[in-house]
Amino acid sequence: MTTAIAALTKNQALVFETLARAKTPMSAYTILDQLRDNGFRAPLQVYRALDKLLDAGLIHRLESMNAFVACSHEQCHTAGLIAFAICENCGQVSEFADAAVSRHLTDWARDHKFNVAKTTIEIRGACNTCANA
Amino acid sequence: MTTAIAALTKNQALVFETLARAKTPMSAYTILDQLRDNGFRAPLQVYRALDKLLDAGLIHRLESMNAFVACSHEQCHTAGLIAFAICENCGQVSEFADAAVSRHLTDWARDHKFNVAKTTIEIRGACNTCANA
DNA sequence: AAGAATTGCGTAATGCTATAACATTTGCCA
DNA sequence: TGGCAAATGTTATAGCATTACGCAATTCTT
Repeated sequence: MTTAIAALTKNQALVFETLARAKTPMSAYTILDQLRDNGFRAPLQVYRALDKLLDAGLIHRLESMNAFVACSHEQCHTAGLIAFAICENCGQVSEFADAAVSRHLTDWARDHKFNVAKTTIEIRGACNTCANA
Repeated sequence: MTTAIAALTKNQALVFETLARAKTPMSAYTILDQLRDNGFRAPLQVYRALDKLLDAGLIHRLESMNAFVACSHEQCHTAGLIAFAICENCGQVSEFADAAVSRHLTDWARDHKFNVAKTTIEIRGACNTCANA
């Protein structure tokens, strides 16, 4: 077995590296623009790579802003539910796993016989730095 | 003082009634199509009404599917954080407020000096009925 | 190694979601 | 009744995502 990153194709690696460098969320079209020089010409080339990277747990999709970020945990796919705090001013994203929150939502699902596929938790607001500026 | 619903304008009322009848989430464009006979001609007419209804707490936006639902609580805007369980098969949405979840996320924000504007919690999956079918 | 199956890639076209910009109308109330 | 604020109507445009098709590369099997 090889590591997940070694298994990436050329396009997938290019998209992942672009996101990893950015540190803040990027839209698919922004990624596309940055990869024009690498031969990217159509949105689908980006979306296909993003799909695979999402499957591999290397990146996350932020539903509330139609954008994507590289995962900031080494082994985040092993963690359970992940939440995001997104600064609407500087774009900084904090990724965290809260076991208590995860447990309560799991309990709710069990009590209501709801079969969970995926859970999204996104906090929008201002980070400490921006709130004080 | 009048009730919130009495203060709605014609367009706002039309959009709200459309959502309330539907019981499942609708996109802005689906709403538009259903209101063509009522004189609606452009997306903006829908989006403007949706904005006001969101402000009034009469409807909710589901970030993970770019759609809107009528609020299912009488006085839900008085409740704190609201979470949604969305069945990806039948579209049914369950709206619930979990105090413990809310408290843990608030605690995280306080500990990290993050100034919360809005929080989104959306569970995607299969409802009990659909999971058994 | 040949053939089949799977996966990835390139391109064009299209569809869905949301807002900008500007003119006009409506309702309120001072 | 004049003036302001909010709501409306219309056109155009920006931004996000997928469908459809054909080809190329890779892997699996025999």
